[in-house]
Amino acid sequence: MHPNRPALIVSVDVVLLTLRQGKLQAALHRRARPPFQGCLALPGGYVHPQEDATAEDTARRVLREKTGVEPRYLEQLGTFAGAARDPRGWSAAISHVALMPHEELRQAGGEVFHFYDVDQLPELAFDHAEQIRAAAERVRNKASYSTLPCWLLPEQFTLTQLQRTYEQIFGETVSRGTFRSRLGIKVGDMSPGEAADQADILIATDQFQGGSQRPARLFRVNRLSLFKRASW
Amino acid sequence: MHPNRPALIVSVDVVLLTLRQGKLQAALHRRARPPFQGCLALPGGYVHPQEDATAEDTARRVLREKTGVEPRYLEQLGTFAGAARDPRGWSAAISHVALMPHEELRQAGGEVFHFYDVDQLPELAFDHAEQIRAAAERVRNKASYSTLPCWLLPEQFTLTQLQRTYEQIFGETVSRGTFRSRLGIKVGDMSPGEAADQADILIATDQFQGGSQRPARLFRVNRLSLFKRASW
DNA sequence: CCTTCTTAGTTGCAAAATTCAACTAAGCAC
DNA sequence: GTGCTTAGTTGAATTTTGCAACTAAGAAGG
Repeated sequence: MHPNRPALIVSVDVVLLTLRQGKLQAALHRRARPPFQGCLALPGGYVHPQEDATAEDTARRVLREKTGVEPRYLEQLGTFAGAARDPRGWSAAISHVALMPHEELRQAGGEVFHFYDVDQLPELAFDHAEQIRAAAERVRNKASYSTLPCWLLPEQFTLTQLQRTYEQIFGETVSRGTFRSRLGIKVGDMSPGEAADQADILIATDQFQGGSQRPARLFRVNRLSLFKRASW
Repeated sequence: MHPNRPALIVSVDVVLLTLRQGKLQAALHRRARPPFQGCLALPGGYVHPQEDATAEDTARRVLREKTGVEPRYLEQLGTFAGAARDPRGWSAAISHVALMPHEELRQAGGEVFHFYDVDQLPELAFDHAEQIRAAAERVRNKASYSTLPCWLLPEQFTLTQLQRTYEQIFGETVSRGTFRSRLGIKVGDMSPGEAADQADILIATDQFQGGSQRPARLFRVNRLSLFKRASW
């Protein structure tokens, strides 16, 4: 082994975001052990080299062990590393962002978590507040030009539900016409039962969600699609 | 210490990009030691916990030790981690992107490097080809809506030089009018000697670069500014 | 000093994209 | 049927964009 290779603390953290009470909120738990014992913190853990082929696998395992669920969306956020962030010494945390509908999370053992507004965070362990701020910034940024917010909803959703999701992420309302044209959606053009075109941002299903008014067509997301950057 | 904490290999890599021969190229060197001895690889190294306060410090030190220079731009790209990327075992490489004008790099001991087109890479050690592809994608993406390409030029540059830089990054030409209006530049409006407005994307100097035709005003970049996403 | 050449910088207009208010559609309650 | 609510569309005013044609400034050469 290389003589200069130092002993470093390496862990994987997950910023699990969900829409709750009309706001973008992060899932936090209380640390059972020092350092920062009893402090609110992100879910995280050490890599199990035998078990985890990648850091993303570690992130998935940590969430599975805590809640029993798979996140609908998961990506690496970045690595928060340095001498100052952990009292035990130089450390690196490979941070991830995960998105889930809050309903799905609650059904799956999400009671272990406390939820806090990403814009009104309490005192947190390590640099976890900074990680959450970076995650919220990433999500808001990508939301302005992609279908990322779809992963905060159940698999099928109406266009109005999706619009509310975008509005809650940004904290401001959007005109209905603008929203729909930005997505390039013309419901009439879509042939529901048929195979989705690769170019389709959303896929029309043949299902409708009927309330006590005109029923709205249900959609599901095709893939993570990009459109023109906007301020909404 | 935590009982589950495994022994992992952690290193810092730098994708140092520069414009050379009209193309976006990456700086590579030949590995002196196994694994991948003699293979082309990115500059990189281990963290020195006593010396480096952050992973970015490690990246700067690695470049300084190789070439004696500070990169004009440096940001974290992401962490490439897993069981498969290093034959010695589970490893994590905190990867960075650095930008420099090729001239400055050459003057500063850049002879240690071989330069290769990011779109025509030779066989590389580890997952370094993947890191370079990710870095090029990041740079091209940010170039489409920010002043990132300014860091590939000397501190002062003409608008035409900057336009050529954008064109070389994307490999396609741009109309002069479109380029200037996208940057929001009206040279006449700028008061050179005075303090730059915070809103200014570029700062006009009172210097001109005269060839054998009308001299062009020299600019320097104010800060990393964003503008509307475009396809150029 | 006048013409020509080259590159810098500007202008204005045609074309394209965006926005939003007003419209139609579809269901339920009564 | 009427009235209410939400879904979905349309089209015209406005804004933005792209580009060709214009002016500006210096050098070279007669």
